[in-house]
Amino acid sequence: MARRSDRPTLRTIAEMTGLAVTTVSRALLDAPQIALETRQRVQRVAREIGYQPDRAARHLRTGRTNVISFVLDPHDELLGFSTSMISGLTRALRDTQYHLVITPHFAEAPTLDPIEYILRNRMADGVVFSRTEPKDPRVKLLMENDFPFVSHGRTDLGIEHAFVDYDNAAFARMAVERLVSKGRRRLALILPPDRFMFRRHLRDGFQEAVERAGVASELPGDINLDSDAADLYAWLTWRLRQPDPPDGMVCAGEVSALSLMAALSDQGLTVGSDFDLVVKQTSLLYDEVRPRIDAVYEDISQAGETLGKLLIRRIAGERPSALQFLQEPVPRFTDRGQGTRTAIGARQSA
Amino acid sequence: MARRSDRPTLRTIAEMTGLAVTTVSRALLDAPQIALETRQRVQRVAREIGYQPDRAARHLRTGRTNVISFVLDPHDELLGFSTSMISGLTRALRDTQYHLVITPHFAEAPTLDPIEYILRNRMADGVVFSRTEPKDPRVKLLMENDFPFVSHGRTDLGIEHAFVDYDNAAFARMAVERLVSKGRRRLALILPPDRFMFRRHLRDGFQEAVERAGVASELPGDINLDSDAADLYAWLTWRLRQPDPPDGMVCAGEVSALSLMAALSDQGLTVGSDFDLVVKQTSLLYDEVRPRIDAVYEDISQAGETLGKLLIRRIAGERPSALQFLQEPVPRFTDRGQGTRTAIGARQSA
DNA sequence: CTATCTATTTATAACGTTATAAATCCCATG
DNA sequence: CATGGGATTTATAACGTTATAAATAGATAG
Repeated sequence: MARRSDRPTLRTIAEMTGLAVTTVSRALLDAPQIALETRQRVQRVAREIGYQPDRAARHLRTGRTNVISFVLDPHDELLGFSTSMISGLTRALRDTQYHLVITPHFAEAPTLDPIEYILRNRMADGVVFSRTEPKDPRVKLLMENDFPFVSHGRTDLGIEHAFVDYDNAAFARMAVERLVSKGRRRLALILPPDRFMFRRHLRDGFQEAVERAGVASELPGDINLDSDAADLYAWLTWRLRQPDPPDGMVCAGEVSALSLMAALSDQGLTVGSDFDLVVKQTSLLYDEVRPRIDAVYEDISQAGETLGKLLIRRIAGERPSALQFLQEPVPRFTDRGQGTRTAIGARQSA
Repeated sequence: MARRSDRPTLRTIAEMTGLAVTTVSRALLDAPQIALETRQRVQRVAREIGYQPDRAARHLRTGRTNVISFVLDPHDELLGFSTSMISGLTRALRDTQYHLVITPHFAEAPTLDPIEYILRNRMADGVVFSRTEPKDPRVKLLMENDFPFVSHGRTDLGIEHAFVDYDNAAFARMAVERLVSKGRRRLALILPPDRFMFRRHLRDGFQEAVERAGVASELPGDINLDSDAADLYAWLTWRLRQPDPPDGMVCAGEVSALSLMAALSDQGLTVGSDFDLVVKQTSLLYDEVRPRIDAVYEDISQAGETLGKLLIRRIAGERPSALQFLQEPVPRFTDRGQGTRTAIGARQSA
């Protein structure tokens, strides 16, 4: 309480300059009705005493929270997906008035819960979430409420909305072409669970490239990218003993791919000679994994930064159709050598 | 603006019950001066219309933010360290009034910046940060301002403060004993950079165990846990060609250990027969990595949850000396087999 | 039946900000 | 020298909450 008084407010500045509180407020907001000379004087004083507007008071008065909410998916606990996302978001929000609040989504709860919470309590001015579904109820609800958001992932709702997505179809095509160029003739693709939109993109890209190349393919139904490591391991171990086992595989999950590699290795197969694998890489992990395997990079941190920037523009009123961004896959195939390795490292430390 | 009116406030309830706004406020706070019957009636109405107090208004009036701030370390971008931490924190904050705000710490800026920002602008009621230094200036500043915090990591300031830490000394001892039991006789330890407190704990535990076992040891000075993957790789490659190379190693970083394994593999050494490695594992990664190596588990998500719970108690006024917690290392050595694998998986999905 | 107490409710003000409307000032114009 | 008008400043009120002090009702005692 004693401490409360030492924090400068508009009143402090008003007393120092002999102006009214209202005038000081307008001056700091650079209102043209206030004389230029006055504005400059007030702003100088504010800077000198380190005045920072009180966010709560501002929120109360204006209704704006200056908060961006990120819905933390419970599934992202593995590896750095959310960290990269969050780190990218903070980069986008740097030097803006916006703060980043994490709204958790607990595993057992409906995906809609965190969104309803944000809407009902006016917790934020905008929201970011990931892992969209074709008929994503979150997108629908947010559109109905005309609430600003950018999703990580597209939908199939016939609605124009802001998104950042990775071109998973292009990734799958690229991966298939790579495997075919290495002489693989029976390819498998590990898909995400049914409900996700990016399952379609992956499957469509895969099918297209496989048909064009005229090689055999399969889409295992028992397991998916969210399966337990042990299940993935068990499935591949089993499959390799069946007739016509695949000789190449596309896997869009980093940790899942490790399980597959473990199964291959335990079955006595050597990746690179008996079998090939193309993985989607979102961390620096696969630069260090031996045997080296082909990877295609997805820059999650960059996606986070773009999500943040687009959301701010959306809040400012830009039309959603102008706020859509598709990330291109970046191949990091093994024969490219050391060069590309430093490329990522450099960006991340910058 | 039109929408603003449909959100229930104290006034809504006051009008519905015919009571004064003040009475409703006190009733919801369960003040004993309000008749029990009135309290119950008000609380029932509030529940029915889904009343939620406005955080900004409350903040403005009481000075409390109901916000916990987590300082996001720029170094945690790799793997899931921060995600696990954040996920644990959200678990601790669930069903409380507290929200989690991410305060970024950008790589080039002093560690003190985010703390000063929080203090100056009264951004939160408490703060969590990681990677403490022996004379950590953040701890000093927060203590001086009597501001609630819990650090992930201890300090050497001679001050009692709340912390959650991992027993890195015990980890190092455990790792050395494991390596010695496998017949290794020249051990190396990869240390964190000089400035961190946990460097001491690791080194002390390592030295103690090495001396007790009477084996040779070395502490490489050119590289550390924050070194680039390429530098770690280059160093070990070089070292293996020098006289008296180590035959066992302790590494407290997951990704760093992968670089070391890559170097070993590229030098034709097989982990498990020519060389042994004990790694500190904070994700499920090493369950899937081949060849299997010995790991000791650190549950970051659990640490996050504990940090959150202790911080809430600290804010409530408990003495710091009662809010200190040391996590015990959990060995996950290779000969334990499949059993322990499921143990972690089970906890994380629960 | 009045005075006094206790239990309960309420009015007032304030947190720091900004939108709206009103007030002041200064200068040019008739 | 009044008048009008533009430029600039200010008073008032409100956002939703809660702390403080004051008011009311009801009950008890004298």
